[in-house]
Amino acid sequence: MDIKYSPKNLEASIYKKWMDNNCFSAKDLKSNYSIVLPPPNVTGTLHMGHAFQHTIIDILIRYNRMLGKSVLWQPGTDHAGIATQLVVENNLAREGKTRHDIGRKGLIDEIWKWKEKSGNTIISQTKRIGSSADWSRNRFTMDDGLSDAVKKVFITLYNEGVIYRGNRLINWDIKLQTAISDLEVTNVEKIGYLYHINYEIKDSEEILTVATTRPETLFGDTAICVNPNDERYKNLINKKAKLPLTDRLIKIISDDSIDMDFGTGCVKITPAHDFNDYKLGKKHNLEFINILNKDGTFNNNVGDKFKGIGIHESRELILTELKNMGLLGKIEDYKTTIPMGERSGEIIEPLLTDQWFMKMEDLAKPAIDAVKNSNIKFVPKNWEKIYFNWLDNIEDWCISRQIWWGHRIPAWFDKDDNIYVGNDEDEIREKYKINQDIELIQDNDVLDTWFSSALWPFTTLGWPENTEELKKYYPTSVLVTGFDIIFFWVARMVMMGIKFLDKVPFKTIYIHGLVRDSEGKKMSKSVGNVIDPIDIIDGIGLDSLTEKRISNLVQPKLKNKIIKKTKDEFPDGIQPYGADALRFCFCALGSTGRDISFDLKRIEGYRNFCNKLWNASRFVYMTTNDYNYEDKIKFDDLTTYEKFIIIKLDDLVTEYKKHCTSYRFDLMANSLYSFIWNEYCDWFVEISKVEIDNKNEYTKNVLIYTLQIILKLCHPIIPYITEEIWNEMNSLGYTKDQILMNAKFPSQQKIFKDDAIDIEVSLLKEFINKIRKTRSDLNVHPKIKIDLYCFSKHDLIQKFLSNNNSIICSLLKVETIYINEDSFDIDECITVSLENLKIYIPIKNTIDIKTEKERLLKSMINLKVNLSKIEAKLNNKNFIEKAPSEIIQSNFNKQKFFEKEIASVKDLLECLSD
RNA sequence: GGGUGAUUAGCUCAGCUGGUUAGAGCACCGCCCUUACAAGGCGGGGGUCGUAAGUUCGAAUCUUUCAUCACCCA
Repeated sequence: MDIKYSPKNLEASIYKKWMDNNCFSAKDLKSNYSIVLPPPNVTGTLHMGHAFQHTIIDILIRYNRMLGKSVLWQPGTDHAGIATQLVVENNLAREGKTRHDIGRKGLIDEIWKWKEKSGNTIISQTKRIGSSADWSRNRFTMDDGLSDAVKKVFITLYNEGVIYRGNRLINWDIKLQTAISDLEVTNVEKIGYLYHINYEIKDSEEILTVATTRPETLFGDTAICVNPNDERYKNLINKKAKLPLTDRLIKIISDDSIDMDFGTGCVKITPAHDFNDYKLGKKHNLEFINILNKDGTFNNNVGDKFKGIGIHESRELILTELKNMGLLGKIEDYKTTIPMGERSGEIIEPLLTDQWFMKMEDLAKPAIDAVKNSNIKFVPKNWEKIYFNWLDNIEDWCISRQIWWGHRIPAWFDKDDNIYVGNDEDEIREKYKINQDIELIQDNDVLDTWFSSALWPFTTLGWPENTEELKKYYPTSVLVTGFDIIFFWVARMVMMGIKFLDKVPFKTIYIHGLVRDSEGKKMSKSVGNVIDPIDIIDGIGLDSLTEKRISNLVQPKLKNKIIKKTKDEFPDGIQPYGADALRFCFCALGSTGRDISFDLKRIEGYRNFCNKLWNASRFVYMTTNDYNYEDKIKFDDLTTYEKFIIIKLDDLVTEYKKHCTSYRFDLMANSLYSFIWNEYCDWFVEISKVEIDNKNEYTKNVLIYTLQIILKLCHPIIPYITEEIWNEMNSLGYTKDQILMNAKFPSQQKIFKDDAIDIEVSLLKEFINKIRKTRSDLNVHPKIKIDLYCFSKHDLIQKFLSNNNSIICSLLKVETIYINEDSFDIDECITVSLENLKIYIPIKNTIDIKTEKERLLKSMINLKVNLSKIEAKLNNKNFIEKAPSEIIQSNFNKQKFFEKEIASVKDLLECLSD
């Protein structure tokens, strides 16, 4: 092993070793464990969120593989329709081209090229993180097999009437010129205005004032609506009003749903351009007038004056016109929510178009039941509520998109718009007996990306073929994903899984948080706070990092701000921390599903931990290389501390397993960290040096044994370093297993707990800690050896002192320990007392008596406060009567403890006054 | 408007089936380059657990109020 731990040098070769030895593919074993990777979008590169998710999955996968299960991690990528097409269109735009210049086939060819590039980057990044996915089974949502499955599902659902074509109001993205689903729309709160517009009433002198936030949709109005109980307007119901800027007369209707307190209590109804109005329009049989072209400009249904103007540009013009006509009343400030397209960032317009829909209600029911009946469990459980809430109120899903990249809808139309659904044109002609002279045209639209994603857990396993993999690995064991796609993806997979395989797609859904930057902000390209996980692994200079962050900025004006912020946060760029440190960090941050603020300071600590493990291993190998390791531990032959470490190690295995099955990765990481650093390194390794000096050869066996188990426990989290250290373990002949990732996970030994061991070890630690503290308090130089005079009448204590004599001497830099039953006078000494034991330390140096006294007085106060708290409790009659006896007893013990502490501090103080 | 979660040390977070002297890592202070490790060792300081009330012998933990923040749905 190298003297220095440098992750960069070892990680590449280790991954290759695993690949060469075919470690990632599933072995045919009895019990199965499988996870499908949430397929990353082929829109570019992986971000921190992916790295986090992949780490969690890899931990579960490696752990279960070591448990001896037949494990499949199914990887793949998603074509991500709109998102990917946008990326490629943006690239075209840089060359001054649009998709229309190169046509449908040309664009799709371009996107496939992009997909190759991006897909490969994603795979190599995923590998770099250490993911042990079965790459031989890598899938893409637009692979032939998966595409066939998509068609089959569409056709089946169409034939069952679940998928239908309808003319409905949908969310229309005028920039992308496609329909999008409700989920792809985000509502942004904005300060806007409420405009009051006056309408003349037909055959009347009266004026009706309507309040609206969207005056520009006026051309599509087909009614005015008031509340039937509104006394102000009762007389106007069923009369007609003149629609400004047009010649049309529209009806005044009434409906209970109108809020009398909103605006004037009088609202305009635009059934073809507003979701609420759409419902009212249906209910009251109103006319639906579409006023928009697909690109968001006004069509022929508005007057010539406004035709061709973009709806978002038209408001001012219309208001001016209304004002000139004297029809514009007051304008109030008003907070509104504006629907924005998630991908395009454009304002979304409701538009009446022909689209394909999926009926959801019947599909949702079994998906709800599956979670209610605990066939699927959410971890953490509170996400169930969100899941139920959405499914309980589910609306039909608009599945067609007017873009080019994706699964083309397997439907054909003849010239009379009759619909034929099937796998291909030939099949349809044959089935419906349509001869060649009737022209059939395939629907131009493609399916929503999430349609194919919803099938991912079974299409990747070969469905609709009943493959061995499908039988073996479906349902998968757990889904690891973020809460942001519970509706988009998770719920739909559950519905489709139950529908087509009659079984839920996974038994557990582990929901993790989002990775944010160190200030808790969402990492986003436009803010310029993105960190590439690979840059943390391999390191990056400040210049390259800055360059990455400011290239292709959406808002170039932020450039200087981003440059400055990056320089402030990473003055020297990012060091190469290695994949293991990053993984351990993610593991330690993987608590109960809350968001993660990612701070490089944290990862540095875990890199140091890896370094610690590295050096501890080096120590073990250096001290044992001449030793004949025996695989089994002869427990009875061990020293007390050796027994202690073996018991602790066993506890660690138990704890680890518990945390892993309850998805508490943070606790798992913490228990490993503290055992290895604070128990194994700080105590056991130090003590082993003493033992080895004393010719206790067997302690080497314990060193190696413990390290072996530590490596196994650590491996799922930090696979590279552990594999490398294991390599040495194997070449030294300490194990026959050549590859750690294939080794068997340690089983619990269930060694009997022995109280005497605990007592002796805690006494040893207390003894050492106290003297260390005293040394430090008295400012005794670490190199100076001291003598200890110990006085105790207790046999056990005397035995303890002689048993642990060399450990104490070594760890405390003690020359000689004098043991005696009775105390005697020694000049110039400090007293330290433990239970049933008094220790004198002759002071050879002068000490700063004043500071020391102050310190002792302070701790005295602290102790007295604590004691008085306990005493107050014990003097409380109610406490004695009502509290359980063990609590009372423990308080008595505490009382005793504090009294003793106080006495000992008092002793020390007296010593100092002499 | 409805919902969910959060608020604990300077920072990031554990702890919440009520009983610990309220923990960890990082940061900070002191001593030490001791033969695995200065990416280290040893020691130390630092928190009235967001606010106000309630239940209880006992509340960071349970109930309620308010405040602030974040997210989701409409």
